[in-house]
Amino acid sequence: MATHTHPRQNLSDLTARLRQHAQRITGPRQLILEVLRREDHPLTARQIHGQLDCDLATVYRSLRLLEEMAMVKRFDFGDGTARFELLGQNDDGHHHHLVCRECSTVVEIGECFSGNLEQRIAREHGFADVSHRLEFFGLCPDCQTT
Amino acid sequence: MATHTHPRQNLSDLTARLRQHAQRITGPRQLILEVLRREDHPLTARQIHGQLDCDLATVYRSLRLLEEMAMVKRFDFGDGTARFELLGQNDDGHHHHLVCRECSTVVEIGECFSGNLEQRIAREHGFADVSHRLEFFGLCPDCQTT
DNA sequence: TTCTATTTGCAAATCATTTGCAATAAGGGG
DNA sequence: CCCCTTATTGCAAATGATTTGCAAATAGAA
Repeated sequence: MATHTHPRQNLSDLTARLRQHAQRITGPRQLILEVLRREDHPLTARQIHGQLDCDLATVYRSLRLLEEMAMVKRFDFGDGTARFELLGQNDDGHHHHLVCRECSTVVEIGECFSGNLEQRIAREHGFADVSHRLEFFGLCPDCQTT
Repeated sequence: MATHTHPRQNLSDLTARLRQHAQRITGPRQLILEVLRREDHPLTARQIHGQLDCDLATVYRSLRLLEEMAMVKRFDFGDGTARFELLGQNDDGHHHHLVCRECSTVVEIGECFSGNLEQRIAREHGFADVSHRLEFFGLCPDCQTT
């Protein structure tokens, strides 16, 4: 369990969270949550849509909603396509990824640099409420042999 | 001068570098370099195009070329629009930015976390040739008063 | 200056994502 | 359990960044 602790929450927990936010529990939303629940790596909207039977626009709309209510987190690997991961109940989802430049394999990274750096940067420049986005890229073991 | 040291290279240096790569020195390419030279923050293709008199497609094509020959570096602030900065002669351009979530003001950040972290992550997961992308986001002094 | 391979401009194509709108479904109230 | 109001969906079309095909323009070598 050195890897990212993934919330193995069940569907009713998830729908309960939806309900808390006074949102309707619709078919597509449940399906999207199910898909995200069984993956522990970020998925693109298109990938999610591929495992579903609803409109792609609905997937985008639902993901945005779920992101606003902090049930999913959006990641950006710089390839022009957003990826989404399910968040646990009290999880701010702060973690990073190590992505293979060749095959796009993704490894979840729990570690991060010390908060010092962030605070120092914020202070030095007078910024408030500073967060960061950090992703690693490299060649995975398989792709090194090519 | 605590800020990112920006290469105040002149145009002939730049065209010389172009020439080294056996590329033609065309009007648009020189113009793009001139625009980038007088900015010390990353610009979008559209911003560059706004200060020029050539086709937007040419800007994109030139930027890609310049990126391939390591004369400009592409940055991604996660807003779906790439930004570009001029690189110095022997500069790998590795640095980061602090971006205001409100007004998009950009501050260049020279510091970075210790290379240890990156190496440890690479080793732990068997990845090679690991690099990273790191950007900070927050509220700049002006936008905090809102 | 001439010739040829590059490069440009323009328009159209892509790709991810968003949006307008009429049709449909969720969930509270009776 | 049915009805009604409102949120949500599907579909198609719009958007915005970026790329591409192709014929016309041009940089640089001969």
